[in-house]
Amino acid sequence: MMPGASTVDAIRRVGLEMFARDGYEATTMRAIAGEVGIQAGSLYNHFASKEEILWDLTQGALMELTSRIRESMETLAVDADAQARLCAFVDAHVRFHALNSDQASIVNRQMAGLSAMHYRQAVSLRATFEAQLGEILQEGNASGEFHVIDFRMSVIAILQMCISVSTWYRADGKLSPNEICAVYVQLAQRMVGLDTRASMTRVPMKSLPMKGVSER
Amino acid sequence: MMPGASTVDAIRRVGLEMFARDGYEATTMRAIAGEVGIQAGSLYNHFASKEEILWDLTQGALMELTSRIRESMETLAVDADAQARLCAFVDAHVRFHALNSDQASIVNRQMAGLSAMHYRQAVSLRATFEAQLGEILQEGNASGEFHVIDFRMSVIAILQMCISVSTWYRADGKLSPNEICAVYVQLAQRMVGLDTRASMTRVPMKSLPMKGVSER
DNA sequence: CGGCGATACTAACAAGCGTTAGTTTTAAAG
DNA sequence: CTTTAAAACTAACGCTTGTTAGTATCGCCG
Repeated sequence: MMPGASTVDAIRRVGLEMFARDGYEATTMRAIAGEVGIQAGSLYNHFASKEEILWDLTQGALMELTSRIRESMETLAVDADAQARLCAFVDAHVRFHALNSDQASIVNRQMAGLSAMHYRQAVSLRATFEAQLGEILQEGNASGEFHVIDFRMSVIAILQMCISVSTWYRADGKLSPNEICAVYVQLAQRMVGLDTRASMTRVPMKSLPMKGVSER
Repeated sequence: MMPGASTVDAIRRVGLEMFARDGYEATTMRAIAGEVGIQAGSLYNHFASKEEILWDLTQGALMELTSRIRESMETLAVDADAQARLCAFVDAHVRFHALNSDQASIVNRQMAGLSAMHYRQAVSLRATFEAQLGEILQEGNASGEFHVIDFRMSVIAILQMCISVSTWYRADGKLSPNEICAVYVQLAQRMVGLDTRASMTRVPMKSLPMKGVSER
């Protein structure tokens, strides 16, 4: 059987979509089962409870995001400076939230449906991203590259800026992921005090000239 | 009877708190009634349905935000430049989301519980804020003050940055609203291409020196 | 005092919820 | 074939949901 076609994967796929679109509380087991093409009771052959479906999806989304960020950071030279790290981090974050908006919704909006224990686990895992970005900012400030106004607020502001992409990006829209990432990478650089006009910016993918994007 | 002590206002107060904390779907009429100190059926002497409570709160929150922004903009000189307008707008937005985090949660997270008609109304009202900020950015770019990378993305990024304050601000925290606003105003200025180090920034309330905040 | 409207309470309704028990079907292995 | 375990189905349980009807209580106005 081809991967992604098993019943478990169908439940994952449908649950992800419905939780993201309608919210965890507003999604019923019968609705998921109906979309999968089975009866509600049959869901319990694959998941012990509704919350376990959410927990499974939460873990999957966090793993996915973790992998994407790690992969992006691994493309850097070992002696890459803070600016390069920041660009890679923002690029990976924006790309994930654009291309995986359903998974992003789980992590950013639906986690309240988790049990207290699972919620704590997920939040602490999510907190590692903030710590990672915080280190980049401190490193950049220490080397004199950045001029961060406030570490904690800058970290949250940059992350939230990246997350917001998931609320408006559409695959059939006018802007490609590469173009969008280029803009947000520039915004992030500005936020940490880099002047993206004076010095050439280094972004992971091809960057666009300023006018080229703003005139769309 | 003192204002804010009537049953209607008690329902508003309790509903706002519970919707913000637990979400609209996860909040039951019986839970609201219990917190108010009446029976569930008595709620229907004041509101026709659960959705109407949410709609009432949504309208109230949007009115409040509208007023705060209008007031902030009215303090400006009639010939104020784009930078001053941007600072006033961001300051009002951040201040609202810090001091009214429950109302912010309604507008930014719980509106999915509204009926289709009410949802459309609220979204279109909320869209006027984006339009207002968009005009400021265009005005600033036209006059040469700003160097906006991309209008639409910058508008969303700045707004989302302001909104994110509601997720972490605590009245008993270390930072005052004035200090927080000062940081976000500087971040916004950087995002539109202003160099907040070279030229003195103009912010509505007292601004803090960079080191004063980042070293907390 | 009498009446009346606002607001509270009680009790229940129909519908829907997550979940379970018991049974039948399916499909691969022996 | 027969066996067996996975996975589907049916049917229901117990509970909660938003909401309503009918009734009682409260306080104000004449």
